[in-house]
Amino acid sequence: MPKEVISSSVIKRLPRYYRFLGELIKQGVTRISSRELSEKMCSTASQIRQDLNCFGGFGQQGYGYNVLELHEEIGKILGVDRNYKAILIGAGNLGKAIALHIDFSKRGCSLIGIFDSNSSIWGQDVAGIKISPVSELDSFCLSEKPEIAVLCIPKQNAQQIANRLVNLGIKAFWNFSHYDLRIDYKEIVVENVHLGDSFLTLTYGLTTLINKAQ
Amino acid sequence: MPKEVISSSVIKRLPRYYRFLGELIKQGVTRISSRELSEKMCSTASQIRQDLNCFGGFGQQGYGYNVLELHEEIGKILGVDRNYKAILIGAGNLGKAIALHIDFSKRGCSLIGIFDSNSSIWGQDVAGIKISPVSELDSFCLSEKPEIAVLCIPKQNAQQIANRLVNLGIKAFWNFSHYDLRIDYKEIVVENVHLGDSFLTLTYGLTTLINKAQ
DNA sequence: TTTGGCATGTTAATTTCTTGACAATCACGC
DNA sequence: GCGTGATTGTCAAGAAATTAACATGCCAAA
Repeated sequence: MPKEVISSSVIKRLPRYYRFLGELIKQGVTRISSRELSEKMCSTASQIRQDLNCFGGFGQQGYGYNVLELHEEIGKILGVDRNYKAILIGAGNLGKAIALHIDFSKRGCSLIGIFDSNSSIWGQDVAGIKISPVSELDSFCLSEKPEIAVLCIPKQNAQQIANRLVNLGIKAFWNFSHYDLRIDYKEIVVENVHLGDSFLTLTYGLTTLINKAQ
Repeated sequence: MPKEVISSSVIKRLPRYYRFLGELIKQGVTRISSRELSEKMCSTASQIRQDLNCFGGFGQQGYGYNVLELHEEIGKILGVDRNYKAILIGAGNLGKAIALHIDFSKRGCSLIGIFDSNSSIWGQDVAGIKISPVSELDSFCLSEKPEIAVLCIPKQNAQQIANRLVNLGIKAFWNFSHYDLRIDYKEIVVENVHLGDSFLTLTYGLTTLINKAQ
């Protein structure tokens, strides 16, 4: 019985299920129970069953879950069977690393364009794509119609570029600029990634650890 | 009245408070109420007060919070006044980008060593540091005693390198390898960063958006 | 084909997190 | 100085998320 609204707690766990199931397939595992999976993932069987049942009954009583089938079902939920088109803005160190490091094709997406304002890197090849000037964004988007933009630009420019991209039809932002994007339109998805914040949660943990030890 | 145990929900919000307060300082703002801050952060005043009071009463009734003072207090909690030493393992695209992109010094940390197993890049300079062979890890750690390791290595090697680093005195892992580290020791902190998972939550949102529109 | 046991789906209980409310207290203007 | 208005710290209520419990139904073995 699929739910109407899925909580963000559940959604944030889905990619991890997907990842672990992918590993299990590689290992040749064909079936798994919620209890077994929970042990591998340091989770609880109850939570796994609860999470999956938000989307439908993928398991069978007395048997468990078919790994291959469940992997595919979660993939569909996440959209890896789609063929989205993404562009990347800002081909500095981080932008290049993202372009080279993330396997977009495994995640239902093709990276089809890379843009930067720095003329000295125009024409450079990154992940098989030539870096283009930002001035070409408009014509490119109008002809290619990408849905996703990856922002790897300084925070000062982020909001302005984002607004421009919304007008060019971008529906989803993967935002690495050190700035929390504010999109007023409801039909736009934003995922802010703050690596600096992540590092600070680590130093918090380390600091607490050291304080406790003393 | 500081709490004994801080929930992870609160901890994950701290770096964001720290970031926004830093921006306010730049803008010359000297005082702010929980209500004003909540509006800027798309949060609630109640949550901000509740969060801060886990660590102590930093505000004043009828006045609000002193921005400079609060920023510094949260900084102390996060450990940015410490002087941790970090090493980075794996100087591929992502490793280099992290080394160049993250301002460790602003976060209570110095990056003091970069290691890779690929001999063709040994000696290369990244962020003012020469890439060293992984074989030198042991002697380096024994003499320099870094506390933090940034892992940007393939998942096959992650667990093995991590175990080795634990024995060399590493207390905290910032892990970018596509693998959830399992550290058995209690006194080790791990922050797993899964960029691929983050991207999939974005495509989930986009997919849901498109499904709804139809 | 039948039976026993196992694992799901689902509901209920518990715990955790968030939001609301308000008394206590401080700043600031007069 | 004094009183008013503002804002905190804190407690209580409400909402959400997690965990536990269990009846139902399916697999697999005999």
